[in-house]
Amino acid sequence: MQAVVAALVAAGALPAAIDRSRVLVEPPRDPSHGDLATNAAMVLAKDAGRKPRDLAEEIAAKLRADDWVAKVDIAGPGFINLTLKPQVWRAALGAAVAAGPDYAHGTAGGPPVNVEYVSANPTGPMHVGHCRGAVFGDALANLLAFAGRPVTREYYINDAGAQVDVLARSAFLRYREALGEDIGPIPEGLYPGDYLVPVGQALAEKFGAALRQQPESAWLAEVRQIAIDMMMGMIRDDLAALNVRHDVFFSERSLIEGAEGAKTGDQVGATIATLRAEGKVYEGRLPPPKGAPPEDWEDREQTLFRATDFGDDIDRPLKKSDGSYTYFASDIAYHKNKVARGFDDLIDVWGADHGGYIKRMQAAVKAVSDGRAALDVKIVQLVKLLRAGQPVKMSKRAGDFVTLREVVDEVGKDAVRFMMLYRKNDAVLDFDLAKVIEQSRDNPVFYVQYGHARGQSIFRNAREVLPDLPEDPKDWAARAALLAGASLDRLDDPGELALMRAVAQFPRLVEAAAVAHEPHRIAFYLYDLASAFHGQYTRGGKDSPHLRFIIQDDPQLTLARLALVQGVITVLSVGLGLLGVEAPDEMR
RNA sequence: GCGCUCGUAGCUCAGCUGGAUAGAGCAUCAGACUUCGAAUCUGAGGGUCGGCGGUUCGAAUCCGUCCGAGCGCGCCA
Repeated sequence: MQAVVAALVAAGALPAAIDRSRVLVEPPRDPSHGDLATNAAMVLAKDAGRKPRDLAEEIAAKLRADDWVAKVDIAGPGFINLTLKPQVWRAALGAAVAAGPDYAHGTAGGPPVNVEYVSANPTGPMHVGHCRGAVFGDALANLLAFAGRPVTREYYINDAGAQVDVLARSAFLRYREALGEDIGPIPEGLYPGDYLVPVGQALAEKFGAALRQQPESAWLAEVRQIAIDMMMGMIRDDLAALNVRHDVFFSERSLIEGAEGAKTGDQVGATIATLRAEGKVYEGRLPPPKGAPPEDWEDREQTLFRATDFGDDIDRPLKKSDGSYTYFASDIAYHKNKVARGFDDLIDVWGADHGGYIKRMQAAVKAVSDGRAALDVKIVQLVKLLRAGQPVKMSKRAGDFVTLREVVDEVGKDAVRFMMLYRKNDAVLDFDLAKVIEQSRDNPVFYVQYGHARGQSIFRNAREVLPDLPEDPKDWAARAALLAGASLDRLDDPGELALMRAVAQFPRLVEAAAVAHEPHRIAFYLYDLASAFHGQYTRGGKDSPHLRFIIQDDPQLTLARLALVQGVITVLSVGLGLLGVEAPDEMR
C-alpha cells in the first residue's frame, strides 16, 4: 500500500509532503467486503485536494496490477476493498504447518520487560480473589515472551509490615498448642486458620519448649521468618497447581534490612535520600482528606514525595508517625530496584482495590528513573464466585474463606485459567463453578479444547486412508514433513478458505495482544477459530459428504485437508499454550 | 466532595485503539444424527451502544457535561 502511495506521489498525483501516517490496511469486519480494506483514499483526499472516490480509482488501478490481488472494489465513501488470491492463504497455511509450535513466535520484539503479579501477603494460603491476577499476569508474561521480549516474572513478598508480626504471633500460639497447651479460641486480631497448625508443629520440633517462656522480642524475628517461609511454600504450591510460575521472589524486608549479608543496607532510606537531594522529597503538611475526615487526623509535618510534579493529584507521605516507612516508600525503592536491574518497561498486575494507587506509583517510577522508565498497571477486577447462578457464600467468620486450591480441585486449572482470561481484565467476572465443568458450547473452555481434540481425532481416523501418517500426535515435525507434500490448491471451499484466513491472522493477533497487554484477545480468537472449525466439520455431513476432511478414495485431497486441520490445531495448541491451558488430544 | 474504572440484545460479554448494515454465546423459535466424535452445526427474531452536546468525510470508540454502578481517598498492605 505504501508502495502504491509512493508511486502516486512520484507520478505527481499526490503532493510529496502528504501525511501517510493515518493510512491503514486491515481486514474488514465484514468478510464479504474482501480480505483487506484500506482507508487510504479517504485519509489522503483532503490533503490532496481530490475527491475520495476519484483518488480511490487511481489507487485501485495500481493495486490491480499486484500479483497477489484477485479483486479490487471501491465502496462507500471511498473504501478500497482487496480480495487476495487463494494462493496467499494457502501459502500462509503452509507456513503455519511448517512452523508448528513456533508459528507466530517473535512477532513483536522489544526491550526486556518486568511483570509483577500475585504478590499476595505471605500470611496464609491463596484465596480465590488472588487467582485472577495470578492467571492474568502469568498469561501476559507468556504472551510477551512468545512475542519475542525478554520477560522477568516477579513476585513481591510483603514481609515487612505489621501483618507478618501478626502472623508470627499467630504461629507462636500454635507453637504453644503443639506443645500440648490448651490455647482456647484464637483471640481477635490473630489469624485463626488451621493452616498455621503445621507451623506450630514445626516450631515445636525445632525449638522444643525453649521459646515458650521467652518474651516476644526474643522470638519474634525468628518465628516470623520461619512462618513466612512456610507460608511462601504453601503459596508456591498453590501457584503451581494453577500452572503459574515466577522467576524472582523479591523480599520487601530485604530492601529495608539489606539482602543476605546486609551488603545493600537500607535501600528505602537510600532512595528517599536520593530523591530528597534531587528536590523530589520534602518535609511538609498535607490537607486532611475531603469527605469523611478520619477521627484521628493530626496535622503534622511529614516526609512527602512530590508526586504532583509527576502527574499525581497530591503529594504522598513516606513515613508513618512512628518513623517507620510507609508501604509506598518501600514500593518506590522496590521499583527503583527494578529500574536499576535494567528494566525500563514495568508492568504491575493489581487488584481493583488498588486502583487509587496507580498514579502515585507511576509518578514514583518516573521520579526514580528520570522519566526513562514507564509503568503500566493492569487492574484485575473482582471475581464473583457462583455455583449454578447462586453466589457462593463465604462465611463471615475470620479465616474461613474459599481457597484457590479448593476451586482448582473442583473444576481444574484449565477451566479456571481460561475463564479468568475470557474477559477483559478490567471488567468484573462471574465465575460459575457449575458452568465451567459443563461439556457444551456454553462452556468456552470445553468448546475450544474439544476443537483441538476433534482435529486430533481426524488424524487418528485418517490413517485408514493415509497409512504413512505418524501415529504420535505430538510429533509435529513428522507430520509437517508429510504434509509439506500436500497439494493445497485442492482447498477451494469457502469454508476452507475462511479457516485458512483465520489461521493466517494469528501472528498479527499475537502481536496486537502483546502490544496492548491484553491476553483476553487470544482467548476470544481461539473461541472463534474453534467455532469456524466445528462449523466446517459439520458441513461435511449428510448433505455435503464431499466436504469431509477424510475422503476415502482421494488420498491427495485428504492430505491437503489434513494440512488445514493441522494448521487449525497448531494455532489452537499454541494459543492455549499462551493461556496456560492444555490442548488435549482427546476428551474424556 | 475528589480521583480511577465501567455502562453495548432479556442475561453474560466481544468490538482489532476513529471505519462500512454494531457482533458472539445463553435464553426463545424453526431445522440437521444409517457421521471423520450431534460433546456439534444451520437459520430466525431481538439494539435510542446510559442521556445530551461537541470534534470530522465518518464516533460504541476521542472531548465536554449530566445520570447510574463499582473501587479508592495520611500513619492497611
